[in-house]
Amino acid sequence: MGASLKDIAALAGVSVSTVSRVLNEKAYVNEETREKVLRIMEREHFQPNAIAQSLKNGISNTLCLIIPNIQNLIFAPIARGVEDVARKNGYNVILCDTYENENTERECIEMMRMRWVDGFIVASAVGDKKSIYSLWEDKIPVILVNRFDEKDINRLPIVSIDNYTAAYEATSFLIQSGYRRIAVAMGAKIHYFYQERLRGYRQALSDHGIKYDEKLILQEEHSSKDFNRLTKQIMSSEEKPDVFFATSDPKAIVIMHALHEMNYHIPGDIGVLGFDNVELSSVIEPELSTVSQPFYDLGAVAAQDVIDQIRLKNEKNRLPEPIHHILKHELILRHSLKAEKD
Amino acid sequence: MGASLKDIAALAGVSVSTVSRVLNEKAYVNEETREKVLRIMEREHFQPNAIAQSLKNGISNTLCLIIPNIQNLIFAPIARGVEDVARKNGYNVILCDTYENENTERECIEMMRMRWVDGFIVASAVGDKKSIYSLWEDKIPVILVNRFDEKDINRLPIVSIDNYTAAYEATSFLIQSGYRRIAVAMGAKIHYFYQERLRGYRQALSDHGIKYDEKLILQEEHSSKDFNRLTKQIMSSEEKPDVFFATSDPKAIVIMHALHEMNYHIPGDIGVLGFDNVELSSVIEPELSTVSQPFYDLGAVAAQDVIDQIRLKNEKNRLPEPIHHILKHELILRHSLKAEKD
DNA sequence: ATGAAAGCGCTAACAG
DNA sequence: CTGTTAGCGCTTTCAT
Repeated sequence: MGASLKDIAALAGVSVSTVSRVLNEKAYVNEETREKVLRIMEREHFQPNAIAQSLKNGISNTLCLIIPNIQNLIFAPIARGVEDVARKNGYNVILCDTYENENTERECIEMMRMRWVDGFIVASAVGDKKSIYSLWEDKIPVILVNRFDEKDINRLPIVSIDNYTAAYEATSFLIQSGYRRIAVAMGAKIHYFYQERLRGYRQALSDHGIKYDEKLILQEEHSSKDFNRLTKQIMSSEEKPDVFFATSDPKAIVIMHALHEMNYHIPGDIGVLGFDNVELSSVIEPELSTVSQPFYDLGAVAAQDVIDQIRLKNEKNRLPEPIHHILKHELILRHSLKAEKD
Repeated sequence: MGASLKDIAALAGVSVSTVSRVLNEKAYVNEETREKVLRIMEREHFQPNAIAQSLKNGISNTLCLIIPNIQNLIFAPIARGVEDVARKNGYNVILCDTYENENTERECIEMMRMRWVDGFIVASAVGDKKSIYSLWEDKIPVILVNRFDEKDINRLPIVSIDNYTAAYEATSFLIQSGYRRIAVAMGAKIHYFYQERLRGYRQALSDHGIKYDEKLILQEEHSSKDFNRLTKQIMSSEEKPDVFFATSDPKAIVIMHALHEMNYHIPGDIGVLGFDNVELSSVIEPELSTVSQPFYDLGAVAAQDVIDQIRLKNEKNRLPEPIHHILKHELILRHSLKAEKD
């Protein structure tokens, strides 16, 4: 491959350590020899071998981003946020897709760990997160993004929004807009964030004196597609809602589709509110009102946090107390809800 | 970190080379000592240090996937295809997002090259691809996926569909369905594949005795969003088309949106045909008919090709002749076109 | 200010 | 069949 330190040293008539010194700018080198070495490096297109540096230093300047499914629209902007701040700080990022599989996640972590990845950012598949905890115990910087369980709080660093409050506010807004029978398109209960969204919904109902009706809770079993059937079912029953609150945008889109098939007009006959604000939500017809998550920032903050962890570890050989970064959500009003009723 | 070869050797009372031998299964080792070593490796949770192996062997078991924009929906399934076959063959993949920027692409390649990435799969930003050619010249396995220029053919390995034929067939189908005034939503001309799609359209027109009308070609200037204005413009003119053929699905979706805003009914009043078959295209209303690209396979074939290149290089120290893998496209009929007219 | 030398963890001759 | 040894390319004392 390219020239090595040794080659440069020979060409410049100095020792490898001198070349290393001018490369790292960590120790003083006579200005003349410095320039000479620099000139030769230039001429030979010298690039230090990153692998050798990693072996020697025990660090790799790479971060590993683990996501459960790259086709899930929320992870593209998260990845972008991570990449941006990583690259700005001189880190590369390796992206691993676990396919929502706990084993793949574990294998991924093990494999990357032995490549001396400096830090992990993980949106975890469901499971006990044992390998993630073991990372943290072994003082390897890590942060959970978007997905976490209640038990992880204060035990692992986390970046997320406040799902409870977001759903609470959204539901309250729906009620203030005059909606009374609010159906919920509920995601897999195994995910803590879905549970939190449901909890926010229930609390808002309760605070506004509306009785919680279990029949209005539509539970996903396999995938978002379930809501086609579920929507048609409830719309054909006596229990018709006047609005659907979907716990994610894809669910909202399936619901809108089903509603169209039944010839309901949105928002004239019935409203739909999503959650996430994936890019898709503004291109569909009618444009979806939704609760926005700052995905890019989630990724950016996560990356910054691990990088800070890495720095702290290098300086004091310890990791910080795990902190939970809670980013701001936002209610985005477009055209799938009626304007406020009076 | 974990135990090293040396530690295991000490624990087992043998030399490091013996341990290395049982690890690599490349040479015979006395069965008893082999088992003993294996047992100790197990007990100590020994994991060979991949960085040291890379340094020693000059290979990293890592592929680098370079994409111009992770938010572009076509790259998620490509990435998935790449990851699947890479992992199946014992490779990791590092994903780099160039933000459609030629410089970022070059930097990315330089940086990865010095980490001894074993092969590159690149969906290139626009530009001269100098750094990609230099990879190939230096015998580093590389393949272009989805994006390439005419001049790259036979000079670099490529995986793609036949854009000319796909557009030719789609246009012919439109004509056979009774459409006559076919507007084209044309992507940035700098991309060869868009030019090819336009060429296919023109040839089909010509072969069916329909005159090419330049006024029907809507040219994107900045982004897909341009087509909102462009659509409204042409629909308010004397030159109204009876169908739109978009050179990518996002363009089709913007067009459908504009059409809805003008109260046109799809497909009753006017048809829309997309290109790509991104996941999104089947969730919108009405579901979009489109030309499907096998993105997952594009990625999978690309990965397999570089891996084969790597093997050949290891065995014979040379790269193969560059081959152009052309994968099958498919016309997907959904609900945005009228059924065949007679 | 600079060089010599050890060593990061592993592999691969070369001896025995 | 197994141990010794010399690096891979780089950083970092320790001398000078």
